Amino acid sequence: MPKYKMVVNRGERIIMIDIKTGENHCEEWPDTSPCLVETTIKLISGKWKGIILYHLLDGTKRFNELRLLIPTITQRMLTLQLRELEEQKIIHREVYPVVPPKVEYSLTEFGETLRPIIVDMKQWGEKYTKEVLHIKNI
Amino acid sequence: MPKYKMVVNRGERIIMIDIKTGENHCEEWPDTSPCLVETTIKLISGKWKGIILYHLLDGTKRFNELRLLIPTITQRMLTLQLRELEEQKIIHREVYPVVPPKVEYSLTEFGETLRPIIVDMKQWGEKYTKEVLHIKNI
DNA sequence: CGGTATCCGGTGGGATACTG
DNA sequence: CAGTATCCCACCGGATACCG
Repeated sequence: MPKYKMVVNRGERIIMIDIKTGENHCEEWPDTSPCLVETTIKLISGKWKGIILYHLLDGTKRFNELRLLIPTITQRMLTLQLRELEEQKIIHREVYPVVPPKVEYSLTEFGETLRPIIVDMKQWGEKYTKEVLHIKNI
Repeated sequence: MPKYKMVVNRGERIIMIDIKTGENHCEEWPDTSPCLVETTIKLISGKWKGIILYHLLDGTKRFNELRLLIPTITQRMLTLQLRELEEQKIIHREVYPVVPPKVEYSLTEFGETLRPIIVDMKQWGEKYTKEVLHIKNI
Protein backbone atom coordinates (compact mmCIF):
# COMPACT_ATOMS: atom_id res chain seq x y z
CA MET A 1 0.00 0.00 0.00
CA PRO A 2 1.70 3.18 -1.13
CA LYS A 3 1.90 6.23 1.08
CA TYR A 4 0.27 9.38 -0.16
CA LYS A 5 0.73 13.04 0.29
CA MET A 6 -2.50 14.94 0.02
CA VAL A 7 -2.00 18.22 -1.72
CA VAL A 8 -4.60 20.89 -1.56
CA ASN A 9 -4.35 22.71 -4.81
CA ARG A 10 -6.21 25.78 -6.01
CA GLY A 11 -9.78 25.99 -4.85
CA GLU A 12 -9.14 23.31 -2.24
CA ARG A 13 -8.82 20.76 -4.97
CA ILE A 14 -7.18 17.73 -3.49
CA ILE A 15 -4.66 15.64 -5.34
CA MET A 16 -3.33 12.43 -3.86
CA ILE A 17 0.26 11.84 -4.74
CA ASP A 18 2.25 8.65 -4.20
CA ILE A 19 5.28 9.82 -2.24
CA LYS A 20 7.59 7.30 -3.89
CA THR A 21 6.62 7.60 -7.52
CA GLY A 22 5.15 11.08 -7.57
CA GLU A 23 2.10 9.78 -9.40
CA ASN A 24 -1.33 11.09 -8.65
CA HIS A 25 -3.75 8.41 -7.54
CA CYS A 26 -6.72 10.57 -6.84
CA GLU A 27 -9.83 8.79 -8.01
CA GLU A 28 -12.25 11.57 -7.36
CA TRP A 29 -10.55 13.55 -10.04
CA PRO A 30 -9.76 11.08 -12.81
CA ASP A 31 -7.97 13.59 -14.98
CA THR A 32 -5.41 15.35 -12.80
CA SER A 33 -3.92 17.29 -15.66
CA PRO A 34 -5.86 20.48 -15.04
CA CYS A 35 -4.39 20.95 -11.60
CA LEU A 36 -0.95 20.47 -13.04
CA VAL A 37 -1.59 23.29 -15.46
CA GLU A 38 -2.71 25.36 -12.52
CA THR A 39 0.39 24.47 -10.55
CA THR A 40 2.63 25.62 -13.33
CA ILE A 41 0.70 28.83 -13.78
CA LYS A 42 0.78 29.49 -10.09
CA LEU A 43 4.54 29.07 -10.01
CA ILE A 44 5.24 31.70 -12.60
CA SER A 45 2.32 34.02 -12.10
CA GLY A 46 2.00 36.38 -9.25
CA LYS A 47 2.45 39.95 -10.19
CA TRP A 48 6.21 39.95 -10.75
CA LYS A 49 7.43 36.36 -10.95
CA GLY A 50 7.40 36.09 -14.71
CA ILE A 51 9.40 39.19 -15.35
CA ILE A 52 11.93 38.34 -12.65
CA LEU A 53 12.42 34.87 -14.08
CA TYR A 54 12.70 36.33 -17.55
CA HIS A 55 15.60 38.52 -16.50
CA LEU A 56 17.30 35.69 -14.69
CA LEU A 57 17.19 33.58 -17.86
CA ASP A 58 19.81 36.04 -18.97
CA GLY A 59 22.21 35.14 -16.17
CA THR A 60 23.02 35.94 -12.55
CA LYS A 61 21.78 39.31 -11.35
CA ARG A 62 22.32 41.41 -8.24
CA PHE A 63 19.41 42.80 -6.26
CA ASN A 64 19.78 46.32 -7.59
CA GLU A 65 20.35 45.11 -11.11
CA LEU A 66 16.92 43.55 -10.98
CA ARG A 67 15.48 46.75 -9.58
CA LEU A 68 16.87 48.65 -12.55
CA LEU A 69 15.61 46.09 -15.01
CA ILE A 70 12.14 46.26 -13.46
CA PRO A 71 11.97 49.94 -12.48
CA THR A 72 8.34 49.86 -11.45
CA ILE A 73 8.67 47.13 -8.85
CA THR A 74 8.97 48.26 -5.25
CA GLN A 75 11.88 47.13 -3.11
CA ARG A 76 9.46 45.35 -0.83
CA MET A 77 7.82 43.38 -3.63
CA LEU A 78 11.13 42.45 -5.24
CA THR A 79 12.33 41.07 -1.93
CA LEU A 80 9.11 39.18 -1.29
CA GLN A 81 8.95 37.65 -4.75
CA LEU A 82 12.62 36.69 -4.71
CA ARG A 83 12.22 35.01 -1.33
CA GLU A 84 9.25 33.07 -2.56
CA LEU A 85 11.06 31.93 -5.69
CA GLU A 86 14.00 30.95 -3.50
CA GLU A 87 11.82 28.91 -1.19
CA GLN A 88 10.37 27.19 -4.23
CA LYS A 89 13.92 26.24 -5.24
CA ILE A 90 13.49 28.05 -8.53
CA ILE A 91 16.22 30.57 -7.87
CA HIS A 92 19.40 30.56 -5.81
CA ARG A 93 20.38 33.38 -3.48
CA GLU A 94 24.10 33.86 -2.95
CA VAL A 95 25.10 36.24 -0.18
CA TYR A 96 28.65 37.58 -0.16
CA PRO A 97 29.76 38.62 3.33
CA VAL A 98 31.23 41.94 2.25
CA VAL A 99 30.61 45.60 2.96
CA PRO A 100 28.60 46.94 1.30
CA PRO A 101 26.45 43.83 0.97
CA LYS A 102 26.41 41.89 -2.26
CA VAL A 103 23.67 39.42 -3.10
CA GLU A 104 23.35 37.53 -6.34
CA TYR A 105 20.35 35.73 -7.72
CA SER A 106 20.40 33.00 -10.32
CA LEU A 107 18.19 30.22 -11.63
CA THR A 108 18.65 26.83 -10.03
CA GLU A 109 18.84 23.72 -12.17
CA PHE A 110 15.16 23.24 -11.38
CA GLY A 111 14.40 26.82 -12.32
CA GLU A 112 16.16 26.26 -15.62
CA THR A 113 13.55 23.66 -16.53
CA LEU A 114 11.06 26.50 -16.78
CA ARG A 115 13.12 28.24 -19.45
CA PRO A 116 11.30 26.78 -22.46
CA ILE A 117 7.96 27.84 -21.04
CA ILE A 118 9.07 31.39 -20.30
CA VAL A 119 10.64 31.67 -23.73
CA ASP A 120 7.50 30.32 -25.37
CA MET A 121 5.38 32.82 -23.55
CA LYS A 122 7.65 35.62 -24.61
CA GLN A 123 7.48 34.46 -28.21
CA TRP A 124 3.72 34.14 -28.08
CA GLY A 125 3.52 37.68 -26.72
CA GLU A 126 5.74 38.91 -29.53
CA LYS A 127 3.87 37.06 -32.22
CA TYR A 128 0.47 38.27 -31.12
CA THR A 129 1.36 41.78 -30.03
CA LYS A 130 -1.20 43.25 -32.41
CA GLU A 131 -4.03 41.08 -31.18
CA VAL A 132 -3.09 41.72 -27.57
CA LEU A 133 -3.33 45.45 -28.30
CA HIS A 134 -7.08 45.22 -28.41
CA ILE A 135 -7.48 43.28 -25.21
CA LYS A 136 -8.84 45.21 -22.30
CA ASN A 137 -7.23 45.17 -18.87
CA ILE A 138 -3.90 44.02 -20.21
CA MET B 1 5.53 59.35 -38.74
CA PRO B 2 3.80 56.22 -37.49
CA LYS B 3 0.88 56.41 -35.10
CA TYR B 4 1.29 54.80 -31.74
CA LYS B 5 -0.92 53.26 -29.17
CA MET B 6 0.44 53.65 -25.66
CA VAL B 7 -0.25 50.60 -23.61
CA VAL B 8 0.08 50.70 -19.89
CA ASN B 9 1.20 47.27 -18.91
CA ARG B 10 1.76 45.84 -15.46
CA GLY B 11 3.09 48.26 -12.92
CA GLU B 12 2.26 51.20 -15.17
CA ARG B 13 4.94 50.13 -17.56
CA ILE B 14 4.32 51.90 -20.81
CA ILE B 15 4.91 50.29 -24.16
CA MET B 16 4.53 52.27 -27.35
CA ILE B 17 3.16 50.20 -30.16
CA ASP B 18 3.02 51.16 -33.84
CA ILE B 19 -0.64 50.67 -34.72
CA LYS B 20 0.12 49.50 -38.24
CA THR B 21 2.98 47.10 -37.66
CA GLY B 22 2.35 46.14 -34.06
CA GLU B 23 6.00 46.78 -33.26
CA ASN B 24 7.03 48.34 -30.02
CA HIS B 25 9.01 51.52 -30.45
CA CYS B 26 9.43 52.41 -26.82
CA GLU B 27 12.91 53.75 -26.30
CA GLU B 28 12.76 54.03 -22.56
CA TRP B 29 12.50 50.31 -22.38
CA PRO B 30 14.83 48.92 -25.02
CA ASP B 31 14.00 45.32 -24.37
CA THR B 32 10.25 44.99 -24.43
CA SER B 33 10.29 41.23 -24.12
CA PRO B 34 9.67 41.12 -20.39
CA CYS B 35 6.34 42.89 -20.69
CA LEU B 36 5.34 40.44 -23.38
CA VAL B 37 6.04 37.59 -21.02
CA GLU B 38 3.89 39.36 -18.47
CA THR B 39 1.13 39.87 -20.98
CA THR B 40 1.00 36.21 -21.77
CA ILE B 41 1.05 35.26 -18.12
CA LYS B 42 -1.67 37.74 -17.34
CA LEU B 43 -3.86 36.30 -20.07
CA ILE B 44 -3.83 32.80 -18.74
CA SER B 45 -3.42 33.41 -15.05
CA GLY B 46 -6.12 34.65 -12.83
CA LYS B 47 -7.38 32.07 -10.46
CA TRP B 48 -9.38 29.96 -12.93
CA LYS B 49 -8.38 30.90 -16.45
CA GLY B 50 -5.82 28.17 -16.94
CA ILE B 51 -8.07 25.35 -15.91
CA ILE B 52 -10.98 26.67 -17.96
CA LEU B 53 -8.80 26.94 -21.05
CA TYR B 54 -7.41 23.50 -20.39
CA HIS B 55 -10.86 21.98 -20.48
CA LEU B 56 -11.82 23.91 -23.60
CA LEU B 57 -8.75 22.50 -25.39
CA ASP B 58 -10.79 19.34 -25.29
CA GLY B 59 -13.65 20.82 -27.27
CA THR B 60 -16.83 22.84 -26.89
CA LYS B 61 -18.38 22.76 -23.44
CA ARG B 62 -21.63 23.96 -21.92
CA PHE B 63 -21.74 26.12 -18.81
CA ASN B 64 -22.72 23.32 -16.48
CA GLU B 65 -20.27 20.92 -18.06
CA LEU B 66 -17.50 23.28 -17.05
CA ARG B 67 -18.97 23.52 -13.56
CA LEU B 68 -18.82 19.75 -13.24
CA LEU B 69 -15.28 19.62 -14.60
CA ILE B 70 -14.21 22.28 -12.11
CA PRO B 71 -16.40 21.43 -9.13
CA THR B 72 -14.76 23.88 -6.77
CA ILE B 73 -15.39 26.97 -8.85
CA THR B 74 -18.38 29.06 -7.88
CA GLN B 75 -21.04 29.94 -10.42
CA ARG B 76 -20.17 33.58 -10.04
CA MET B 77 -16.48 33.07 -10.74
CA LEU B 78 -17.09 30.79 -13.69
CA THR B 79 -19.33 33.43 -15.23
CA LEU B 80 -16.87 36.23 -14.56
CA GLN B 81 -13.86 34.38 -15.91
CA LEU B 82 -15.74 33.19 -19.01
CA ARG B 83 -16.90 36.71 -19.75
CA GLU B 84 -13.37 38.01 -19.43
CA LEU B 85 -11.98 35.33 -21.73
CA GLU B 86 -14.77 36.13 -24.16
CA GLU B 87 -13.97 39.82 -24.13
CA GLN B 88 -10.36 38.94 -24.77
CA LYS B 89 -11.47 37.01 -27.86
CA ILE B 90 -9.92 33.86 -26.47
CA ILE B 91 -13.18 31.97 -26.23
CA HIS B 92 -16.44 32.11 -28.12
CA ARG B 93 -19.84 32.15 -26.42
CA GLU B 94 -22.71 30.66 -28.41
CA VAL B 95 -26.17 31.21 -27.00
CA TYR B 96 -28.99 29.02 -28.25
CA PRO B 97 -32.39 30.69 -27.91
CA VAL B 98 -34.12 27.70 -26.39
CA VAL B 99 -35.84 26.85 -23.14
CA PRO B 100 -34.16 25.87 -20.95
CA PRO B 101 -31.19 28.02 -21.96
CA LYS B 102 -28.22 26.46 -23.68
CA VAL B 103 -24.86 28.18 -23.88
CA GLU B 104 -21.73 26.71 -25.37
CA TYR B 105 -18.18 27.84 -24.94
CA SER B 106 -15.30 27.08 -27.28
CA LEU B 107 -11.84 28.37 -28.08
CA THR B 108 -11.61 30.95 -30.83
CA GLU B 109 -8.95 30.66 -33.50
CA PHE B 110 -6.95 33.14 -31.45
CA GLY B 111 -7.48 31.12 -28.29
CA GLU B 112 -6.21 28.06 -30.13
CA THR B 113 -2.83 29.76 -30.52
CA LEU B 114 -2.41 29.37 -26.78
CA ARG B 115 -2.76 25.60 -27.00
CA PRO B 116 0.97 24.79 -27.19
CA ILE B 117 1.64 26.89 -24.11
CA ILE B 118 -1.14 25.32 -22.06
CA VAL B 119 -0.03 21.86 -23.14
CA ASP B 120 3.59 22.65 -22.29
CA MET B 121 2.61 23.85 -18.86
CA LYS B 122 0.60 20.72 -18.28
CA GLN B 123 3.54 18.58 -19.36
CA TRP B 124 5.94 20.53 -17.18
CA GLY B 125 3.60 20.03 -14.25
CA GLU B 126 3.46 16.30 -14.95
CA LYS B 127 7.19 15.95 -15.39
CA TYR B 128 8.05 17.76 -12.18
CA THR B 129 5.19 16.57 -10.00
CA LYS B 130 7.64 15.23 -7.43
CA GLU B 131 9.58 18.46 -7.17
CA VAL B 132 6.40 20.49 -6.98
CA LEU B 133 5.31 18.33 -4.06
CA HIS B 134 7.81 20.04 -1.83
CA ILE B 135 6.93 23.56 -2.80
CA LYS B 136 5.03 25.51 -0.22
CA ASN B 137 1.86 27.42 -1.02
CA ILE B 138 1.15 25.41 -4.11
C1' DC C 1 23.64 47.76 -0.85
C1' DG C 2 20.09 45.20 0.25
C1' DG C 3 17.13 44.83 2.84
C1' DT C 4 12.73 45.27 7.29
C1' DA C 5 8.76 47.29 9.56
C1' DT C 6 4.46 49.39 9.51
C1' DC C 7 0.40 51.20 7.76
C1' DC C 8 -3.43 51.03 4.74
C1' DG C 9 -6.48 50.95 0.63
C1' DG C 10 -8.36 48.33 -3.35
C1' DT C 11 -10.00 44.23 -5.15
C1' DG C 12 -10.22 39.34 -6.01
C1' DG C 13 -13.04 36.13 -4.83
C1' DG C 14 -16.23 33.30 -1.45
C1' DA C 15 -21.11 32.59 0.38
C1' DT C 16 -25.69 33.13 -0.32
C1' DA C 17 -30.03 34.36 -2.37
C1' DC C 18 -32.72 35.37 -6.28
C1' DT C 19 -34.33 35.04 -11.64
C1' DG C 20 -35.68 34.96 -16.97
C1' DC D 1 -29.93 25.99 -17.33
C1' DA D 2 -27.35 29.70 -16.93
C1' DG D 3 -26.95 33.09 -15.08
C1' DT D 4 -27.41 38.24 -11.50
C1' DA D 5 -27.28 40.71 -7.25
C1' DT D 6 -25.38 41.67 -2.67
C1' DC D 7 -22.60 41.38 1.03
C1' DC D 8 -18.25 40.97 2.97
C1' DC D 9 -13.46 40.19 4.13
C1' DA D 10 -8.75 38.44 3.47
C1' DC D 11 -4.76 39.56 1.52
C1' DC D 12 -2.02 41.58 -2.19
C1' DG D 13 0.68 45.03 -2.90
C1' DG D 14 1.78 50.30 -2.76
C1' DA D 15 3.94 54.15 0.06
C1' DT D 16 6.93 55.43 3.37
C1' DA D 17 10.36 55.20 6.94
C1' DC D 18 14.11 53.03 9.04
C1' DC D 19 18.43 49.70 9.54
C1' DG D 20 23.03 46.58 9.66
